[in-house]
This record gives sequence, structure tokens and C-alpha cells, in this order.
Amino acid sequence: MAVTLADVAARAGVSAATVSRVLSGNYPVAGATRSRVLRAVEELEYVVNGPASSLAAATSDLVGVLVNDIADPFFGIIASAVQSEMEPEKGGGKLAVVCNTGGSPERELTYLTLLQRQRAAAVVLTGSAVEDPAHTEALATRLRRLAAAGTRVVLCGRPPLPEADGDGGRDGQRGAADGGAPLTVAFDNRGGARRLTGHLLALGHRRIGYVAGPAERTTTRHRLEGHRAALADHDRALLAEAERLTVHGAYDRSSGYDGTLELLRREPGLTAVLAANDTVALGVCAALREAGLSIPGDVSVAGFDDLPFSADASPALTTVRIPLHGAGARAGRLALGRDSAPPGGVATVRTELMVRASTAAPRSG
Amino acid sequence: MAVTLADVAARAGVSAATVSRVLSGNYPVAGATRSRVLRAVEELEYVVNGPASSLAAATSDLVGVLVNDIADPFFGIIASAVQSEMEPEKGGGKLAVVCNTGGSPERELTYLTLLQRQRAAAVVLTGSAVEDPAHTEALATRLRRLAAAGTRVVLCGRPPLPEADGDGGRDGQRGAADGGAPLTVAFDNRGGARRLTGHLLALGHRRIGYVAGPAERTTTRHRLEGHRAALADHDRALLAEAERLTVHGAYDRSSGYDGTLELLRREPGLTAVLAANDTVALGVCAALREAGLSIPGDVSVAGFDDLPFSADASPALTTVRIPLHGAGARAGRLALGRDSAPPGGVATVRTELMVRASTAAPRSG
DNA sequence: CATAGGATAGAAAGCGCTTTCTAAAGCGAG
DNA sequence: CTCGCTTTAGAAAGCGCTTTCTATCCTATG
Repeated sequence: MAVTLADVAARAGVSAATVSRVLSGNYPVAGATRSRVLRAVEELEYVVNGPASSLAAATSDLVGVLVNDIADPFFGIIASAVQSEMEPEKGGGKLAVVCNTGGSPERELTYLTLLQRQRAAAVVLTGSAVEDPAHTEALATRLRRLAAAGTRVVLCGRPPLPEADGDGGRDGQRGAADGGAPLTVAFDNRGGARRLTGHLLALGHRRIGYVAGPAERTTTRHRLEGHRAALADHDRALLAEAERLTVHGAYDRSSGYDGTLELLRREPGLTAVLAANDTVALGVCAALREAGLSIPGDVSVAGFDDLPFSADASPALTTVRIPLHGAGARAGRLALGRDSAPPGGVATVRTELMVRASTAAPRSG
Repeated sequence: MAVTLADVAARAGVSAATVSRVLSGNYPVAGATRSRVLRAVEELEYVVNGPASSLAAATSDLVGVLVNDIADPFFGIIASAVQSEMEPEKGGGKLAVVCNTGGSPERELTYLTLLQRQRAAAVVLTGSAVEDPAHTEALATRLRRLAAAGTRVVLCGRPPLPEADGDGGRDGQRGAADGGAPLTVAFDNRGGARRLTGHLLALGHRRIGYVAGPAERTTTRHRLEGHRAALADHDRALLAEAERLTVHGAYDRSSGYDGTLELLRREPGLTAVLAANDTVALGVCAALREAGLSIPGDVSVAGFDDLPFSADASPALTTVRIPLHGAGARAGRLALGRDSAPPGGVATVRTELMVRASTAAPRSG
């Protein structure tokens, strides 16, 4: 039905092998022959059959990008950056495939199977991971197997895989023999949270609420650890209160709203609220305003991520900026093997405290 | 290297054909045989070779989703909805591939080639199209060719393809013979804009600025047409001013900011500003506030799309809601052939005026 | 008890491409 | 003018799967 290589070959008066060589370009073909083939391709509107090509060559130009929520700009920005590294102009010429896992470990596995089936050239997993030991192990096993089969695996914004144990590591230098072990681009969530809480403490806040993300996510834990480390640094007594002033929710606006209501119930004297991320912070602000509290006059609010809308919120949000675009681009290059692997396989991306209008010294003391 | 069908067959003590039948499930296999095969698959950790499978079956389970900007929630929501229809549970079991065109016609064509190469099962094109005749024709040709080759083509949020002319239409009833002509899920941008401007006029606004999107985009033109139709309906004299009170920009915040500054320069007596979309509206608000104007006290502001953050902006944004999720889901089902084609191949999605705090009657008159 | 007919499984022919192996020219050097 | 090397192109063998066509084994029926 469709035009095939053989049709082009016949039209150009050459063999199929020659056409293939002209198109892949990794073999010398005389100029005259080449242009004759190219013209035939043109005239017949020939389009390579990808599956056939992938089968014969045992490689494909698909790169999978797994995201937790494609409608969330956080992931959109990362995915966009990864994809921009795959541009044909940049020497990639890969097809970046964004897969929406919805944060579900099962779907993550499902998509990985689908990608493995397609013999994807690389896979980039973004966003926090679920800390369920069973899932962690299943995921790690599959990722190592993918890597061993020649698919490049890059984790972006999640912690590196645990060390392989059990039957793995048959050769001394792990990851050197096969396709290479999974690589990681990690965010310094802990450090960022620590600086953020440090900033609030320096302003004089002592009763700081925390509307955290889902309890089982790595990112949630890391940010919480940073927060508590800062509290402990300042005054170990604050740590005792921290537990009571922390509520968990999802990474969305309504969690911020509901969480804030709960926090106010627990501690009406709150002078600051930290949000799991900027989207949650929006909900926090809405709840505070509805409670008749001004920001930052009565309560300071801070978020995490520094998404595009954060500087535009009113008041502009104090937040911890994660260079998402840079991180995504880095992950993309690692996935393409265009950047050399970072030492230890882990590149940590710095986060930066952005102090804006939503945080100020608490009224009086 | 990898485990193949033959390995599984050998292990299960059956032929390759049987294994294939067990896995595809569209042929009766005796229960005992089936479970023996399944066990072998399990034990060998067999994963189908997608390219080989696609080649032999002459189909693939890839569905391409082209978006203008993956970091923009507008597209994120649509893509997410399309993808949710592809869930294995929903009987789809397709791999939705989100491709970021950056709004560039060339990249659009590039990705379509890539998808055609992969023999994609369907392609969904989202977002406004560029109104360059040369590109429109090139795109239409390629899409019709894709459709003819059996790939389902769905346009979402852009106008239907122009009627095929020239050498096309060899058979009387177009689109019936082959895979089917491209389908469209269109947004009623014109009607939405018309109602929005109507709302402002009803409030008493007469000097209404418009920070429009890129001039060459269909969406921009449609919204502008709706706007002007409303003005003309009310008082033809307003139409004369409309040109002067319209500026063009991109679909981003800074365009809203810059555009508003320009509009204020042209007409300091502005009482309302319409934005190309909600993101642009954020920039409009920022510029107005910096100019010392209150919203909606001095100037009313309205947007388009009703993205998640729009209700949270302060003041909450009056806007035209487009049911993006529903539209994306519809497009997804059409792409899967799960919904029957709408009459004329075009399903138009209603838009809804959401009146919120950012618009009010102008001060005095 | 013989035989038609259904159920189940195997053999084998591709799907369209890449790539190794091989052959035919074309060239300068002895 | 011949020999051996390089350049260029063809033949053909798969890549791993699906699917048609056949063969076999039962079971039901006359």
C-alpha cells in the first residue's frame, strides 16, 4: 500500500541497499547516485517505515519522558526542556514522548514496559518518587534492566536509585560494562527548604505552619527534613512543635486551602505558613484571606519551585526557585549521552531562595 | 541479546505462533497451553519487541499529540485529557506521545513526519494554527495523506482543514473510502469573545482595549472577530476605535504587560482591557497596578480560557471558559475511533462566560 | 464403527528495512 | 600493460513478530 524502499530503489534504478545508505548517510555513495535516489524519494513522497527500520537496526529514536502530571507547569517546563534538547538541529533527532503517569507507581511501570517494548533509546523519569519499598524495588529492577539493555535511564528531580544489591554487580565496576547505570539530576530540596525556613526564622517567625505534600513522596520528605533541620539549628524546642504544625495534602491548590484551615484550627497564632509548592501556596493564601488575615501583615506565606505565576501572585510569592529548565535540559543531554555522566552518576541542581513580598517580619513579636 | 518470542516458545514447549496468539489474545488457545506460555513469559521476563510487532502487524499503538507549548497549562490540560482516554483500562492501551512544536509550522511538519514514520495510529493536533497559505496547504496535504494511510487525524482547538481541492477527491463521497478525513473539535472562540465584550458593553464600558495574540493565528483572529462583532452590534461607531485600541503580542505574561503599557499610551482613558488569554491577563493586571490603576475600580480586565489559576488571581478573573478537559477527551475518543464522527466532521465546543471580580461597571460614566 | 467437523497448534511466508559480504569498476604504481 | 588497492554498489541474510494455511487430534453423528 504505502511506498517502500524497494519502490524508491526501482525508480532510481539502484538497489534497496543503496537507497538505505543514502538515507541513513553513514556510508559513501557517489554524488550522482545520491541525488538520483533523493529525487526518487521526493517524487514518490517516500516516508521510512519506522518499525521496519527499528527492527533491522535494533535501535529506535524514541525517548520517553515520564511525568506525574502533564497539566502541571512544573512538569511541563521540565518536559519542554528535555524535548528541546532532542531537536533535530541539536543533533538529537529523537522523538521525545511525554507520558503522564498521574503519579501512580503502577502506571509508571506500565509506561516503562511500553517504552521498553518500543526499544526506546532513553527514558527520563521526572518528579518525586513514592517511598513504598515494594515499588521502589520493582522500579529499580526494571530501570536497571532497561539500562542493561542499552536504554539510557535518567532520573530528574528524584533521588538516585538505591544501590543494587542481591544478585547484581557481577563485575567489579558496576555500570561500566553494560549500557551504563541510571543517572540522576537531583534537586537540592533539603537545602532549599532549610534556607527558606531559615529566612522565616531570621525575620522573627516562631510559629510556622507547614502544608506539606503527600507523606509518601521523596520530595515531601526532603523538604520537610530541610525545614526541621533549620528549626533545630535555631532552637531545638521548635522541633517539638513542628509535628503538630505540619499537615499533609496533595500538590494542588485545594490541599493548600484545606490544610491552612486545619492549621489555623490547631494554632490560631500562626505567623507564617510554608506550602509544599507554589500551587499549594495559592490555596494557602486564599484560605488566609478568607479568614480575614492579611499577607504578609498577619501571616507570611512561602512556596516552593518558583513557577512562572509565582512572581505574579499578589502578593508576589517568596519561594525556593528550582532551575527546572536547566535541570530538564541537563537530563535531556544525559539521556542523549551528549553530556558525560556526573561523578557518582548524580548531578545535584542548586536551589535558590527568592524573597518576595509574601514574607515579612511578624507583627510585633 | 534480548529474550525473543522463540525463546519463550522453546521454554514453553510450543511454537512461536502459539506464543504470539496467547499474547495478542485474539485467537483461541487451550487453557493449559496458555498458562504454560504465560509462565514462560514470566520466567524469562519477556517483553515484546514493539518494532517487530508493528512491522508484522502493520500497525502501531502510538498516538501523537502535537501541542504548541507543553509548559502552558492550556495545552497540558488538553494533552492530559487526550492521554487519559488512552489508558489501558479504557480499552485504549495506546501510547500517547506529546510533541512540543513551539508553535512553529516547520516543527509541526517535522513531528508529523516522525509520527508517520512510526506509523502512528492517530494524531491529534491542538492549538491555533498559523494562517500562512503556504503552510496551511502543506499541512493539509500531509494530514490528508496521513488520514488516507489509515492514521486517524483529529484537530482540537483549531479550525477544520479547508476543503480539499486540486487533484483530490477522486471518488464522490470524500473521506468515506479511505481511513476517513481529518476530524475537528473546534472551540467557539468567536462566540465566547462576543459574549465577553457584550458583558463589558452591558456594564457600560466604551473604551475597551484589546491585547490580542499573534496576528497570524486563527484563534487570535476568531476572538478578535467576536469582539468586533459585539462592538458593531452595540454601536457601529465603536468599531472605528477598535483598530486603534488593539495591540498584538504573544500568548505570555510579558506581552500582556507591554501591550497594556502601549494601550495606556494610546488611550489613557481606557476603562477595560481584554486579554488574549488568562496568562496575558496576568501581565495586563501587573501593568495596570504599576500604573496606579485599580482593578476593577479604574479598569476592568478580562481574559480567555479559564485556566486553574484564573479563579485564584486577585481579583479573580472574569474570563471565557473553554472546557479544555472535555474537548481533549472528545478529541482522544475520536482519535481512537471510540466516538463516531460528528456531523460534517466538526464538533464545536461551547464556551462559557465566567463573570468574576475583575470586571465591574466603569466609574461614573 | 467410520467419518465429518470443530478445536487447537505448527510450519512457513512474509512485513520493510539494515548490513555484512561480495563483486565490479576505476585508479595509480611497478 | 598488468597487478593490487580503493571506491562504489548489489545480493542476500536476517531482525522478531503476525498470520495464513495446514495438519492433527477429538468429539459427535449417521
